[in-house]
Amino acid sequence: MAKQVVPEAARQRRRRTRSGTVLSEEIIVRTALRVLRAHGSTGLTARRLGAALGADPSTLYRYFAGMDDLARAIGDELMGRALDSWTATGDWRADLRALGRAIHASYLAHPQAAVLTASRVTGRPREIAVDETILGILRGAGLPDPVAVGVYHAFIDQSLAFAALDAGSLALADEARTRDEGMWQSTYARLPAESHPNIAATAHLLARRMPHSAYPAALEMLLEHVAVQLSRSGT
Amino acid sequence: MAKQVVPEAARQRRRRTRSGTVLSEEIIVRTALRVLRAHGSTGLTARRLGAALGADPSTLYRYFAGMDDLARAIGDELMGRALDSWTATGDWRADLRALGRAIHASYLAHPQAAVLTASRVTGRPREIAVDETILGILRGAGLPDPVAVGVYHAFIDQSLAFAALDAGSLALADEARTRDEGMWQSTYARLPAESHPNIAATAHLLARRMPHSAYPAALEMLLEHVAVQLSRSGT
DNA sequence: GTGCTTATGCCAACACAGTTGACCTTACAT
DNA sequence: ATGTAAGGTCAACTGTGTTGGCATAAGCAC
Repeated sequence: MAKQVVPEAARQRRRRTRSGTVLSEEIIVRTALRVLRAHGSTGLTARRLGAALGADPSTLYRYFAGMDDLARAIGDELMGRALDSWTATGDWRADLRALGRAIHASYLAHPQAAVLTASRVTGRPREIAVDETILGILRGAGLPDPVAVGVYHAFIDQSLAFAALDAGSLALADEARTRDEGMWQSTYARLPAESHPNIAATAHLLARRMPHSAYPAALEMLLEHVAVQLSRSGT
Repeated sequence: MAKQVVPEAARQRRRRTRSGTVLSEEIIVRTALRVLRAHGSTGLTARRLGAALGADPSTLYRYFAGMDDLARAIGDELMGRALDSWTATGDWRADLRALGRAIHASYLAHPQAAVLTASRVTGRPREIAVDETILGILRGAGLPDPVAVGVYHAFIDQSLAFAALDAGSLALADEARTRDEGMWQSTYARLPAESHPNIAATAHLLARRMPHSAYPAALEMLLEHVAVQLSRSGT
C-alpha cells in the first residue's frame, strides 16, 4: 500500500490507468473540483473521484496520504488561483484590497470546495506564497514588523473566515435551491412583532441584505485601520 | 421509524432507556458536547453518542431528523449560552463588544463543537434571539434601519467566521498536540530568506502571533465603524 | 385497577464511506 | 534484453448514517 506518497516532483513512471488516462496531482485536484461542484461539499468521495478519473479509488493513495490531504491540496489550488489572478501595483491599499477580493472570489468560485477547505491552514507552497506577498505589501508600505504581523494575521484570517461563511450559504443555495432564502422569509418574516420587534421591523431589509457578503465592508474597515496605523507611525 | 420527530415541547411519554437514563433534547446535546470534546470534531458519531447515552443509536432519530439536525441544535446551544452569559447595560458600544466576545468565547469553549457548527445558520430559537438582540442594540443606538441591518450582518458573520477559524486551530491543538505550532516553526521558520524574505524577517513574530485570535481587533474595527456612522447621522 | 393507544426505545440490516494489503504490469535504468 | 519497483487494480476490513419492523410501557379514559 501507499506506505509513502511519492512527491509530485519526483515522479518518473507515469503509468496509464485501465481506462487510458494518465494521472497527476493536478488532474486529480481539478477533477475533484468538478466532482465537488456536481455533487456538493460532502459529495467528494474516494469512490466517486476514482470513477470520475477512470481509476480505482485506491489509486488516490499513491498521490495523497488520505482524503484529508487531498482536501488541503484543493485549498492550496484555490489560493494559487487567487494569487495568479492578482498583480501588484505598488499602492499598498489597492494591492491589499485586490488581493483580499481575489482570495474571496477564488473561494466563492468553488463554494463546495471552499466549505471543505477554507477553515484549515494547509501549509502548502501556494498558501505560503500568499503569506509572503501579504507581508511584503505591509512591510513595503512602511508598517513596523510587529504591526505588520498583526495586520497580516487579521487580514488572512478575516479573508478565509468570510470565504468559508459566504461559501457555505452559496453552496447551500446551489444544493438546496433557495431553501435557505425561503427560511429567511418563512422563519424570520413570520416572527410575531411582540416577541421580536426589531426583526419584525427590519424583516424586509434583512431578506434583501443576507444574500450579500459582508466581506467587502469588513475589508474596508481593515484597510482604514492600516491607514490610521501608517499615519501614526509616519508622524 | 422516525417518520416524524416529535417536538420537544409536545413530548409526554418519557420512557427510560435500557440502561435506565431518561432522554431529552437537552441531555442529548449536552452529551454530544462531551463526546465532541473527548473525541474531536469528527468524532461525534451516532453509535458513539448512543453509547455515551446508554441508548441505541437509532433512538437519536426520535429526537433529531439526522446527525445534521443534531449539529444545528448543538450550534444553537452555544448561541444560547453566549446570550445567557451576557447582560445589557444600555451603552451600545459596551453591549455590542460584550456580546461579540460572549459569542466568540462560547464557541471557543467548545472548539470541536464550534468547528462542526459555526459555519452554518441554524434558524433555531436561541440564534434568532441573538439576532433580535443585536438589531435591538443597533436600532436603539439610533442607527437608521438600513445601516443597522448592514452592521448586524457584518457583526454576526464576522463573529461566527472568526469563531469557526479560531476554534479550528484550537481544536487542532487539542487533538494533535502542538503539531500545528510545530508546523509554524518547522515550515515557516526554515524558509530560505532569498525566496521568502518577508516571512524570514518576521518569523519570530509570526510564531508568537498566530496562536492569538485576530477577532478582538476586527471587532474594534467594526465598533469604530459604527461610531463613525452614528456621528454622521447625528450631525 | 383495567384496558387501549401509541410514543418511544431496541434490533437487524442496508448502502456506502475511508483505508489497506496483496498482487500484477509496465515504464524506465542499466 | 533484463531487473526493479512505481504505480495501477482487486478484494476485503471496519465504521458510518439511516431505516423498517417490532416490542413495551407511559399515560389516558373509565
